[in-house]
Amino acid sequence: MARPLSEEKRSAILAAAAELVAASGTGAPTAGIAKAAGVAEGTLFTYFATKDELLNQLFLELEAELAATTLDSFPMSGRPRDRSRHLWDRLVDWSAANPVKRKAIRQLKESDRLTEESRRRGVELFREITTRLEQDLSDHVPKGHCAAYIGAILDTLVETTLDFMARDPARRAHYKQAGFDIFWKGIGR
Amino acid sequence: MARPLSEEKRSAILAAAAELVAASGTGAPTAGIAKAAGVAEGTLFTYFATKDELLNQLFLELEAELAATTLDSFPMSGRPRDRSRHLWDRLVDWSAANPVKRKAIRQLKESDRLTEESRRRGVELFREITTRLEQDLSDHVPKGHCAAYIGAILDTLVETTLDFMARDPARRAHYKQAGFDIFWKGIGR
Amino acid sequence: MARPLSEEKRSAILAAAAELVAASGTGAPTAGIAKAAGVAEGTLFTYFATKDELLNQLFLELEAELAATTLDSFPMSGRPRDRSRHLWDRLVDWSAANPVKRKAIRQLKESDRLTEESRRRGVELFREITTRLEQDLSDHVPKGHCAAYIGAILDTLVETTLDFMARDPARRAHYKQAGFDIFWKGIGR
Amino acid sequence: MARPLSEEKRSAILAAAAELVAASGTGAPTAGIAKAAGVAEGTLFTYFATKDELLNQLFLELEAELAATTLDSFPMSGRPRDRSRHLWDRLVDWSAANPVKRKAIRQLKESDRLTEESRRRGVELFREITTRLEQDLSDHVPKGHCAAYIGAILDTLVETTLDFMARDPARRAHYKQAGFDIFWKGIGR
DNA sequence: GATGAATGAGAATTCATTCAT
DNA sequence: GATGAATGAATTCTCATTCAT
Repeated sequence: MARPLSEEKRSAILAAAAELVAASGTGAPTAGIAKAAGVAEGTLFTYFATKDELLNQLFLELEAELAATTLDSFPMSGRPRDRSRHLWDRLVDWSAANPVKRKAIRQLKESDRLTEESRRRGVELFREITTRLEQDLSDHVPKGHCAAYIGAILDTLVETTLDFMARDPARRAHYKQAGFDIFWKGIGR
Repeated sequence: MARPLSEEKRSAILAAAAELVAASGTGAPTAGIAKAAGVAEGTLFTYFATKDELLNQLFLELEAELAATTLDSFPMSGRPRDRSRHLWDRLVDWSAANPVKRKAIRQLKESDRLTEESRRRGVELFREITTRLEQDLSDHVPKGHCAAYIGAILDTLVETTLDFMARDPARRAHYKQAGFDIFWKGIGR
Repeated sequence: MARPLSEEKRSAILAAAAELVAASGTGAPTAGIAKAAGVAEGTLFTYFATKDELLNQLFLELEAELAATTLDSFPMSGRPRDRSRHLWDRLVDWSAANPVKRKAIRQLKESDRLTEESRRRGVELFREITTRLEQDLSDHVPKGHCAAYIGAILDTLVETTLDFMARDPARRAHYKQAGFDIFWKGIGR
Repeated sequence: MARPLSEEKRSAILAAAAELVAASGTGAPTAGIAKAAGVAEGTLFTYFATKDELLNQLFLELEAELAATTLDSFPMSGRPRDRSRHLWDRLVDWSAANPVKRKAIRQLKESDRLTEESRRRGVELFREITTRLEQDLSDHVPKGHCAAYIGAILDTLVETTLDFMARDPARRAHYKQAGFDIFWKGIGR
């Protein structure tokens, strides 16, 4: 291998893909992505064999980034409510700070271009957190609620909250607090 | 009139569109929709001038059906909780009974092919319900929560609940009850 | 035959066809022609079996009208110059009064949808005039010029003259006179 | 650069377009043009973004070629009649040698697919000649004839003359001479 | 005879992917 | 490895013509 693949170009392509997928969905043309990334059309395919591979890797990359952010200084010990709150804050803050990435993840999840494998690995990235929450929930929530359900609700409430924060920026802090309260009160006994 | 536009064909096209849009998003080819509807490619365009018109009408048709179902025997008087519960049950039941339509609505909302006008009219269809709920909420929920936010949360919780009902059909009744409890407790004072 | 074909409808279709062909060429859709004529799409085809037949008949109809106008009070006797002048005046006047028809004829002649037969019959309609002019020319023009060539030049000079009359309406009379002078002087000995 | 746009292919596409437009007008399908040019359907669109762009460029290319031919060894000094004759000869010779191109130009001019810009630039290509002729005409032709009118007549007489040369090849030389004589005599005082 | 819905063969254009340079 | 021209299948939409009413 005379010249190694450039990590820089790979990143540029993924960043451009996030941008365009967020804006126009998974139908965004590879030619446009390449152009936005500042590389040639063909180059995209030396980094990602097919468009589907690009989309799946983009999804995993974004999920990984979100998981890392969430895990960072995650309070493994401490009160369950604080743990949930930490999770909530990280999700909301990251999404608010990275609206394009958030939209891209959503578009990708809604599309039919993610493999089962990718979805599975996406879930896997949050395993550690999920496991810890499951333990918390056994105390806080009523019997019979599985952690996955609660996790999904957390996620969906974040989404909704973000929509309203975007719509009404003056009351961002209010929504952030209110959303969490609804979550915590809702899932409590 | 030589032959009136057949309501049957129109419905077949809309049904086929719902099916394909649910499965593959708004990128589903018109040729495929026509074929699934059992009509010629060109016929689709005598019923809907453009693909966008088809998609927007499909959206409104589905929203109208959902709104009608929800409004049917809606308890305008009675306890606020019962009203919310009625709404919840209708949304969950209809969505569970019409998974394709539910998915189609979601895909359409996520796409950029709906006009502002269509979105506005979609909201309008639920006006009566929304208005009544707003009054209820003024008693039940803490100050500062707008009805739109609460409504969106209801919607999103229905979605999440349906996902889990679909995944784990044996516990459908459980999820239906649990979901509502989380909602009602969450938004309460 | 319960109901005879209505001459009125036939004329309406031809008039509409002239209008649309003048405006957009022979590519004008039959549906548009039917609509402009105030008849149903299908009706057009009970009057003209195919679009080509419509176009060819339109051509012949227009040529016939022009020929009739030209022949009307054509001075079979008298000075050659006056005969040419009569012809010139009729052509220019009719074309100026019927710009749509003039444009339609031109579009049709330029297209490849006229049959040889139609073109032949178009020429035939002017036979009488042509024959008379041939005799005149034998005196006025130099040896070796065939009448067809002179006729074509007359036609083409009319076209060009009309273009300039349309472009500069204030000097219409000037162009009408000048055009003929050029013709007559040009073809003279 | 990976592979430069091939001037050869561009020319092949333009040549094929001239051929098909001459034969069937501007309605000639791009697929047919591509095939005739020996390239894939899609390739045509890497050279010309749209069909309209192809047609406009074809027009300008043909006009430029004709202008260049006409200008070549144009006698800027010398007798007015010789200048007109030079122009006449060049137009007739080029058109006779390139009947397809001549027909294509005509079809394009008659169509509504040329932009105003293209028409303007087409005229511009002959500016030098036009200007010189205007000076000549001020001596030769009667007062009141604008150069544009005379130029248009020259053009139209060329067309007509060519038609007859094509119809009757044995007398080509005769028509070439006769046509010019008619022009010169016609426009003279 | 009149109507206009139904048809399906194109039409222009897009796009993921390949491959010559 | 990087480039971007080349490819042709797929896409949305049009239109002459047919035919049920």
